[in-house]
Amino acid sequence: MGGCTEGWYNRCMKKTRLLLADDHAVVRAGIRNALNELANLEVVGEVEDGPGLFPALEKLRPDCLLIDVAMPSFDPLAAIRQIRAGYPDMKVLVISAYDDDVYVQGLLGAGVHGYHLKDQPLSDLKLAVQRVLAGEKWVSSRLVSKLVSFSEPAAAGPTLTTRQLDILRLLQQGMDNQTIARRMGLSVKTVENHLTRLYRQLGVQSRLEAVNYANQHPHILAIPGQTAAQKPAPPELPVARQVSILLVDDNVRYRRQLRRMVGKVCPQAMIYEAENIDSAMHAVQHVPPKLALVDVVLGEEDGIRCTRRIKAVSPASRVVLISAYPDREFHRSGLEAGAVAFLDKKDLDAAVLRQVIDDLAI
Amino acid sequence: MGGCTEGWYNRCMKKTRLLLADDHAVVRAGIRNALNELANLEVVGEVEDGPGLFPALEKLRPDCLLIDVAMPSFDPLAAIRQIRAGYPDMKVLVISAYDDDVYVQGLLGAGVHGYHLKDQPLSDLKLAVQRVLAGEKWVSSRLVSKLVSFSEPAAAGPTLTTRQLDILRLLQQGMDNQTIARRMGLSVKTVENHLTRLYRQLGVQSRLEAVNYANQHPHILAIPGQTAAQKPAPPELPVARQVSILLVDDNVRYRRQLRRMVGKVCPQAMIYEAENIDSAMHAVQHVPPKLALVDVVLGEEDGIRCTRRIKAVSPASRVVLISAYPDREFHRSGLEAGAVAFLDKKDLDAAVLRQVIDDLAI
DNA sequence: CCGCAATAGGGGGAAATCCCCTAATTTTCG
DNA sequence: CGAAAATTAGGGGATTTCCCCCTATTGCGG
Repeated sequence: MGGCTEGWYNRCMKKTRLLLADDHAVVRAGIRNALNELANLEVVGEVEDGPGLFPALEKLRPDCLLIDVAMPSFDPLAAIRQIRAGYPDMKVLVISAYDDDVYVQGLLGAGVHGYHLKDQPLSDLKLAVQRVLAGEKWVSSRLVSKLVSFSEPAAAGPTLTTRQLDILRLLQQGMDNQTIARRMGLSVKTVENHLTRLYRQLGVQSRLEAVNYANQHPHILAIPGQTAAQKPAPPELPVARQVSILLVDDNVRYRRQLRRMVGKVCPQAMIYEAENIDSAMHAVQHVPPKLALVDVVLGEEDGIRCTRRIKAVSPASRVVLISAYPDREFHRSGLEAGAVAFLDKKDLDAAVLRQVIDDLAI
Repeated sequence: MGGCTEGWYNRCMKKTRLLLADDHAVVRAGIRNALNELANLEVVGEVEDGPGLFPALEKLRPDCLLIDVAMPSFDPLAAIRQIRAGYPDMKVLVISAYDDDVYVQGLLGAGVHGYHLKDQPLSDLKLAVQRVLAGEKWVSSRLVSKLVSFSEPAAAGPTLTTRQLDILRLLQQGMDNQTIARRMGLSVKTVENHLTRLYRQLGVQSRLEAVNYANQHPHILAIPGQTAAQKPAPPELPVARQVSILLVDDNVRYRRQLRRMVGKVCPQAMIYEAENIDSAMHAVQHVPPKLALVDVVLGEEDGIRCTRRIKAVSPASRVVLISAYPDREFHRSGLEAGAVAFLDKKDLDAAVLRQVIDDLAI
């Protein structure tokens, strides 16, 4: 657990320990053979089915897992999540014959560090292992083109204004223009106008299509911390450095205040908002956030329950509870529910927020 | 693996082997002590954290796992799914301090056999263990009341007609009345009428609310196999024996034919339909089906990809591929993607279908 | 065979939605 | 500060939706 994790196989002059998991002995042999050519790397074990994996992991404690997730008695996504939860420092490189973009997307979302296609040359596999061990992500070249079509519209999608987003969120909950106007303290005409422009930007014709669009492209519900004034850092991966942050608070005013503060502190963040548990979970299911700032008091509901649900769906998300009236018992149960911290609303200024966000990098 | 599973601890005269997992030594001691009073049961091991669990499972191969899922380095839902995939015959009884209904619902959905609240008496725990080993499901009494509020409206929800369901499905995809009318070969007026009645039955005012309702109560999208002519088997759990079946086919006519056949063969089934991968996945995410009958040809898409996605989201679902033009290569890749069978459309009659559905019980 | 429910179609009116326009005010940013 | 963008508000009109009313036709079960 302690000590050197990144690049330690160099510094410590000890070989990187790799575990190989695939149900075909032939494939294992081929891979083992190819990897033998790599110095500083040792294949310390082989696994041929699901149940055998975890004991091997626990016994060998490898630095890297090379795994074909299509094994018998094995649930790929659940296993990867479980592996990442239990061995956060270990690198996971998936080898597979499937090139389905959504499938790969799912595995990457579950936390794998690389995805190598079996039909690619073994030299690529060696490269993949090295890259992954160096802390990079690796995806076989043939998949990259498919995957960029996912991340590209995320960056290139239409940019909505704050008001349009507020209204779109209410639309998602099924409100009509009158209700939205009352809720936001506006005239119906204003709402109509916002909607008209919203439709135009989304390329839709009706409120129903708009909600559908929002559900299929959840990223448009995000507010970029800074409205992208700077140039978007040309060479790097477009989505890689992106951090998504979810704000859950039933108070519109405070949410706005929080949103601005987060935008200042972390301009590259994608900020999502929710005012109740349902819409929060809706957001979490579509875009698992790196960080969730959750108010303990959510009208009739409470942030503790919200925390537990977020952690159930997206264990990788860090949840920070916020309260105006710190309570010892709430504090305890909040942490037990999976929150990493419990902050007093009064203490939450830019400095503290920066601290919280910097902690994400760990 | 083979042989006696149900009630074998009686017949075989061997003690049931139970593994205990909890991060608090005190709790483990208390439970172990309580369970010692049970004859025919032996606590063969204890685990105190996530990484230690799987090696213990693999080494001890217990018949029952008693586990507090709030352990360090542990992702509850993923772990449970993984455990169920790797050790399908083992009973899993969760002990927890949380009484959040949704949380429990999630764990039950992941396949646990029982959920015992820590604040309940230890005598209840002993009972729970026995019931679970006997093949029943167990939920602490305090939770039952919360959970029935989930399953009750599922049974008591408004019953929609076939036409209303067809239209509702198209509504979900964002179509307006004209488009729906064209798609279904009806006049706009007819669509309006169906919608008016649909709204009345759902208790909503607009198409948007209707779609929202459908997303929040996915069960109303199901067609009961038989329109519940028989009495609903009074004493039993209302949803327990219920089987959900998803039909994925882009051909409306064939889908209808298939729906009727399934209704005949399996009157207690809840039948869901989808005409493309997106709506199929939408359904799967809301209601993981026991069985999915998927056409290999889905317009531009293909059933292989659909199979893989279904298995990724809901590994417990059995997928059966159906094709009008059986192809050796399709057959192979279909099974590789996780389908349990590959049927020729011509061979698919009531008898074969019954066979497929009976296989679910295994 | 009769009844009942589902299906299909239509008339008409009140309301909501959608879309074009202008214009005042505020916010934001260079 | 000044320009640009966002926000708010309204007029007016075309269209759609929603919700009553009504009438056939079809299919299915007692």
